[in-house]
Amino acid sequence: MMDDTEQPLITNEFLQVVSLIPYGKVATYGQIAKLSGLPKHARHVGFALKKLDNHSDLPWYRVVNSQGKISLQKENERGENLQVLKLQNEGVFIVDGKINLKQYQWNTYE
DNA sequence: AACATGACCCTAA
DNA sequence: CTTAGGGCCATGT
Repeated sequence: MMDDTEQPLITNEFLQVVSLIPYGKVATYGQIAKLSGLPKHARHVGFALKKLDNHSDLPWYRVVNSQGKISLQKENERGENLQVLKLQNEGVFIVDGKINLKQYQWNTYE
C-alpha cells in the first residue's frame, strides 16, 4: 500500500513551534522559521498558517512580523482584526497597530 | 517547465 | 519614523 502522508511542506515543524509560544507572548515569522531549523523560510510560516482553519487550537495569532505589526489584513464585518482581538484578550497591548517586541516577544534564550 | 504570488526579512536611504 | 528594493523559496496556475 502506498502511504503518501507526505506534507505539502515541513508545515508540521512550523506548527509545532507555534504551539510553544507562551500565553501573552508573540513570535515573529522569521523566529519560527529559525527555530524550525529553516531560517530562509520565513514566508512559508505565514503560508502554512494561512492554510489553517480559524477553529484550530494553534495560537497562530501570536505570530507577527519583524516590525511588531500584524500581517494578517483580513477583517470581520465590524472592521476588526481577529488577530488583534485575540492578542489584546491575552493582555498584549497594541499601540498604533504595533506591538512592542522588546516587551512581548517570546525570548527563546535563557 | 516558466512565471507569478505570498499572514516575510533585512538593509539602505 | 517610512518606503523601496533585493533576497528567499514552496505553491499554484
